Amino acid sequence: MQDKIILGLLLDGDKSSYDIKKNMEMSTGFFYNSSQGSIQPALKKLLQNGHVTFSEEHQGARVKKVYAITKEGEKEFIEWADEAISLEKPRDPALVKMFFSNYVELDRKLEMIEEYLHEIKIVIATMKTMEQISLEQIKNSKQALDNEKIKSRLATLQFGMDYYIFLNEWYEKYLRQLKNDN
Amino acid sequence: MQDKIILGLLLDGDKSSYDIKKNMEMSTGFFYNSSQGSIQPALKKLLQNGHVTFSEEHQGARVKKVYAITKEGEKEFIEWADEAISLEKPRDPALVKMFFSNYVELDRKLEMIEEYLHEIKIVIATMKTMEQISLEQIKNSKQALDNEKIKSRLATLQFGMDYYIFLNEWYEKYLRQLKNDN
DNA sequence: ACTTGCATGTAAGTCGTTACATGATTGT
DNA sequence: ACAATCATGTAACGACTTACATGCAAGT
Repeated sequence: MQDKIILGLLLDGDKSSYDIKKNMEMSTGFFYNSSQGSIQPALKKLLQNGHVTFSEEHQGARVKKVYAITKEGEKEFIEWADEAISLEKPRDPALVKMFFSNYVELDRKLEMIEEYLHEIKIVIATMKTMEQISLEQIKNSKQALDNEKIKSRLATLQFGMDYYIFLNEWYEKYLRQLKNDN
Repeated sequence: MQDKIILGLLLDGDKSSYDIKKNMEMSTGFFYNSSQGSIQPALKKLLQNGHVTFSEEHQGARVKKVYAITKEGEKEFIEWADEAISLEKPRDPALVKMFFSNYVELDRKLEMIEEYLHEIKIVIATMKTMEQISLEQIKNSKQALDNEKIKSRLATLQFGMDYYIFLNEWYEKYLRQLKNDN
């Protein structure tokens, strides 16, 4: 997945490993974020496969490696993007805890869910801010931006917000149920 | 996570590695399912930590290893269950594809989402059947079952269904939007 | 002077996966 | 007889993570 994201980000323009990390944080970050220590070996592998190349930019004493996607990398990426979307399990540790929550005292369980809900609300607020910033940037941009690109990326952000809103509503309902039961 | 699920399942009763796998499939299976080849080394580690022990059951030529949770294992598990629930990112490859879907032709994109929706609907139907079976089993059971246990496990199943219903509704709405846009 | 940000990389470890390899038991 | 299911295990690999290690550049 990581390698596909790297290729996708390089399709938008050449980047250093540092830029890739920063870009990831601000774009796919809310659902997929790699550590810098894992981007490095991923780039190494992409170089070996011939999916990316790099050129060196000299800035005084510092040498910056700027990576670019190759024709083969582009082909690989487009093939992946065209493949069917596979339905994955919601591998969420929160569900494992809920499943075994009969081994937790009720008061503690309620407390845990309330803390969890608090975290969810923070994320929702953050994402709303992110969306506002994105929309502003698009409005203020004089460049002719790729419309389809903006749309798909905003849709993903929208999914993120809706997902956390779903979580919020679900756990709030569950909390009410637990309280009424006892 | 895997080790915690194994401990949790062993709290319900002693099991062989095979039984653990089967139990996992039918209980946490829809959100977390380990391969048999990964349960084996996990048990090895739990043995080394002293979190489980095993006894051998001889059935003719076959020797069955029955694992049981220890006092230390129980302590470890309860401590984990009591810890705050951490909010995880929805690490879903489908989102990565959506994010970069501007590189896919619109017709193919619509087709992919339709196929994805089809898979989601199958899962929802399967889970509804699973829920019915669970409810029947509870009704027909003469045993005094642990009420709290049943409740938390059904709640998890309910979360699963609601999650897939959310996915279904979200992608259906997105599909309508894409169609109206063009 | 000092902190923050830019910049690249390695090492060790975690947590899993798929595929392989083997064999006993039970039901049809 | 044979298929399905019970039963245990290894080997090779994948896809990361955290922590470490280093050093330049820019702003306050």
